[in-house]
Amino acid sequence: MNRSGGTFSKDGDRATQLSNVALLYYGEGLTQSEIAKRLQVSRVTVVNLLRDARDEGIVEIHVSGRHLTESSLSRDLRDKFGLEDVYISDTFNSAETDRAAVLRQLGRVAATAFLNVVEPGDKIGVAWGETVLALCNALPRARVEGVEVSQLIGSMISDRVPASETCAIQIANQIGARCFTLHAPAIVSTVDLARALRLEPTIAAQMNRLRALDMVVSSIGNVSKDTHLVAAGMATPGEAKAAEKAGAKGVICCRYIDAQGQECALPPSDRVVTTSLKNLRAARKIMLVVCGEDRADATRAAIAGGFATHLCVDRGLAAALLQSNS
Amino acid sequence: MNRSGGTFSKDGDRATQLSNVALLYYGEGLTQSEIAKRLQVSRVTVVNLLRDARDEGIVEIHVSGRHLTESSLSRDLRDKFGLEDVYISDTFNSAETDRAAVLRQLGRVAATAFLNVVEPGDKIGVAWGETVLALCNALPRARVEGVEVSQLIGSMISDRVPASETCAIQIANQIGARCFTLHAPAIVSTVDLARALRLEPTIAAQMNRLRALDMVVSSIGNVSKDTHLVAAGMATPGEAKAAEKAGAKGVICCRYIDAQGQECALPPSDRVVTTSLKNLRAARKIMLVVCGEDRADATRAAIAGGFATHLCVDRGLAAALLQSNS
DNA sequence: CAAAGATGTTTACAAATGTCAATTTTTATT
DNA sequence: AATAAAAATTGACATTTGTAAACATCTTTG
Repeated sequence: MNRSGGTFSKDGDRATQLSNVALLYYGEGLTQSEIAKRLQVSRVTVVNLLRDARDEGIVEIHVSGRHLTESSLSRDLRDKFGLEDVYISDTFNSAETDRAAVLRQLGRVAATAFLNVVEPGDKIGVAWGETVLALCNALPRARVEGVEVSQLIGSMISDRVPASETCAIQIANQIGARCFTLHAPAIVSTVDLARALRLEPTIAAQMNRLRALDMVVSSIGNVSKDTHLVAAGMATPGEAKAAEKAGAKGVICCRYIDAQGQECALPPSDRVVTTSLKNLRAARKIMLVVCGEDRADATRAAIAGGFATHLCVDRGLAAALLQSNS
Repeated sequence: MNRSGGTFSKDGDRATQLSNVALLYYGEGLTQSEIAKRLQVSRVTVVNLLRDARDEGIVEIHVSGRHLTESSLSRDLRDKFGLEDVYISDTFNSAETDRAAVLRQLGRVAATAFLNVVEPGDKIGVAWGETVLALCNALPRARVEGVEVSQLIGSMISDRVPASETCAIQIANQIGARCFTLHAPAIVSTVDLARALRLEPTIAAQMNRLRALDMVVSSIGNVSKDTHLVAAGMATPGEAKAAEKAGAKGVICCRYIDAQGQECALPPSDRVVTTSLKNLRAARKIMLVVCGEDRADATRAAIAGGFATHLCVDRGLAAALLQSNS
């Protein structure tokens, strides 16, 4: 019908057409109608071509992460805590308490930050939490060469808390990395079983792999009755309360830490199958993704313990961290 | 940057805000109205913020160049001439003879191709021509580390033909490269003066720099009365006609080449201040940007002479190149 | 050959977007 | 404190865009 105008026959030809249309629209700035006239097709077709071009990744829209660290708030936090970078998500949730939207935006900022920080060849450990999941969900498909993603924490079954497994696999998928999972529950019922599992060859091998990580992606949990440890059924409310009394300020990798970031030997830390805090701290780049002002104490504890080099937080938490007295 | 710390931090805050708004719009997919409501500003302001985010390079819209080489036409050309890659711009100019539009689209394709081909640390030589200028004009701001851009051909004064100087500077600006210009006319009136100029230390130094290029961006000129050599006042119509009679098929770097791509020792080749064809051919990556079916013979000559590894052409020229008998 | 499917077209409509000019608010400067 | 300059807002408007439904054309396939 429009053979001379630019009908393509093969798949590759189609991709070329998509690229050219995309260039006309996003590059040259023509309107869809103008493009339709040139191609001698209907405008609806152009709409579809452009959608396909975006869907197939021929057109990429990328928001630079560098600028997320340039606010004064970010700089002040960096200076105060000696962090490498602080990415702040603006939530603007003045009236609304749409926590889901706040999380999504933080996830997007964290995903942008992640792509800024990750380097080809990195071995990455991925932990837990709704903020980490938000990062995963916002991560665009962007190949990074030679990356290995490992699960830091055993698997678990819970409706409310996203598993480390899920997060690790999702990140690996998006950046085209190899993924190593931990074939064990995150927490078991007896100390003996936990010890036996850690000695199990396949698990021990994976644990060994976690000793030389380049980068870690994690969050930090609160110590209170709504901590995710309890939510995930991994601790009783009583245990949590006891931990709080004992001076625990945060939860990372299913382990309690005090205000100085030192591990508190409290249950259920002896029944978990996760990497050790020593290994966690050893990573060169540790990206902590945290949401909510009520996490300020926990975040401070994590920073004090050396569990963060890069921070992704919402504006509220950022302000809370700065206001702190000490 | 020329102000106190206070102003600087405000600028940074603004960049952070732009990033966040951009993420909401391009990432989360909110409408401008929704974003305005969240920020509690007017929608007009959001429009402006988004425009600024694009202008300041916080949002980048990138069209993948890979797909431009996947059409069967591209593959056939690659196979026939043994080229590394062939990028084809679709012009769709069925009825219209808007040569400017065709050029712009080719420029955009070539710019995309350029960014695909250039590698950090490359030393790039840049030549002449309206197609090369079209590439420059379409080149987005995209930093490439450690690149040096050099002018392949002396400067010239002409309204009709864009100078090598202009092109080199523009490319260097866009990719943040260092730029070396040739402080000499492209053509002078006597053979002796040309020789003397080439021996001039500053010019000789620059010429030396052109002996170890990683990449070249050039076009190829026609041998006919409307060749750009004549248009730029660098040759008389008589000379051009004589060259054509003598078997010259194309003009590259102000020098005539025959069908086999060998240099024809014809005037004004002995009065030009440009890199030698030997140096040109020595570059690892040579990107030839050519527009128009009437350049088919010249393009074939250039390819035969080893003056192309990567080709950027419009669909018409691509078809013409394939149809050729030999 | 006919039915089924895919693809593109036309038409129509609602929503989103870009832009303008007039006005108010904020900020900087004297 | 007054005022000039800059920035944001408002409301109105035309354009652009996304989407849907009904129809036409071509290809595949049994």
